[in-house]
Amino acid sequence: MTYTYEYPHPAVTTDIVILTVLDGALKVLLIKRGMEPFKGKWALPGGFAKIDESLDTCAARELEEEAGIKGVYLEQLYTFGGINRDPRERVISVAYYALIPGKNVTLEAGTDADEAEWFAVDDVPELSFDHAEVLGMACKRLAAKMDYSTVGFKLMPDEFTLSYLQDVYEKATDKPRDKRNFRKWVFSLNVIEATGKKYSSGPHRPAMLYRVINPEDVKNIR
Amino acid sequence: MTYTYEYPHPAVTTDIVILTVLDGALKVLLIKRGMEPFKGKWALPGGFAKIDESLDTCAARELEEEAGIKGVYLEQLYTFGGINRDPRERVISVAYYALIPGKNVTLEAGTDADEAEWFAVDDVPELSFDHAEVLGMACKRLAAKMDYSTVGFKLMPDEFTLSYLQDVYEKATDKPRDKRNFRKWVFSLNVIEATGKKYSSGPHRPAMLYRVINPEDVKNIR
DNA sequence: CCAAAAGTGTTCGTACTACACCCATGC
DNA sequence: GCATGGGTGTAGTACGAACACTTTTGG
Repeated sequence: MTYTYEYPHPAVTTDIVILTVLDGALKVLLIKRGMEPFKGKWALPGGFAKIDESLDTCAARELEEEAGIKGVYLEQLYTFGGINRDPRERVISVAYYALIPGKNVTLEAGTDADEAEWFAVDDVPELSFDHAEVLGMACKRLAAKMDYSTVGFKLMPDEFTLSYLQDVYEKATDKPRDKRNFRKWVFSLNVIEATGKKYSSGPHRPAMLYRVINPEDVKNIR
Repeated sequence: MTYTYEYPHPAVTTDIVILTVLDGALKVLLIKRGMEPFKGKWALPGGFAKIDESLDTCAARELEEEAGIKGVYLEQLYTFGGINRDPRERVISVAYYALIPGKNVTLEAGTDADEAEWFAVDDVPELSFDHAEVLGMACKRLAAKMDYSTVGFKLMPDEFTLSYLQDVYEKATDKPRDKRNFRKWVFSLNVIEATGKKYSSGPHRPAMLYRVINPEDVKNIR
């Protein structure tokens, strides 16, 4: 079956920058392409928008189909509309970024992808299409937004220590933070509470565990 | 001539929120639609993306064709990808916003529009499609961005007074500003310089005229 | 001389920065 | 008992907020 229009129509895809902090680095999930173009090269997960689904729905679907991830923070990033992004036809890509807690990482490669793998964002292989630019913008946006909103907490698992939180902030914004000042700042936000539990991870004082109070919210601050 | 694809393709448009401060209010340029759907109703200027132009180019072209405006600040806002935005077919709209100085306002209605007219953003008529939502997002983005960048100066004519600048800031962000604090803040940005000229507008002390030093730049501050 | 907008400094409070030591645990 | 990361307070600074009077002009 084919579809015919009076004027030429571009194809529309969503591409998703899936970010997490893992092994002490900000990482992005890449997929080795199983089809042309760029077969065998790494790319952001994503795919064509169905005609009867919204872009948000499409992004969420691709996130689940290609990475097996759902129920995470997902936000539109930018729309890339250059004319030669894709060798096949004119393709407009609406990019999204997703934030997932570093712990809950379980990967399943999707149907049209050979493999999925985490890469440190400052050490990615050569990317397909203009995905390097997309990734760059996502990292910039995340870093900026972590300074004026509480999105950063979307990278946290259900329970976490303050040291882990600080580590995530330092890795995602690529800036060191003073431990005492960071904690004062975090508490002033009123978005976490102590669980009462402690977490032991070695021959030293155990750390208190915290949880996010309203996991749904992302507050703007300042 | 027709164009045929193996899978259904959405149409892609750009819509542009053209903002200025005029007669003491933040205003948006609307166009009375000359064609169905929504014939005779007001809408944001915009139109279908050509297959061989980038989205940025498309937005700039629509801006010129429908409003006779070029060479102004134009930035991508958000992409609206709901499924029933347009009764004709699936249409994805990449929204942009443009900022133009309140003085250089000359309007020419375009080819597929009956009339163009400025409306105060908080007193617009009923809009076509989901353009009310688009306009709302543009106003929010402008207000936010005026607080952490120097975009606001894109609303300034070549020469302007500090009172006028303050008025624009107050109208665009809908917040009153203290005159002395506002001036201290503006000077600390280092983006304007005195022209040496003065501007008399009535039976009172004339105001000094300023100009933007690097009109191309938009700096982020903080 | 009067009305009207332009111009100009200081004080205060708050929020960010810098900085160093004791604590609890496992081995 | 020692090595390791967890946890805590204070002092200085810088920036934003509040606030009122004098100046210059046109009529």
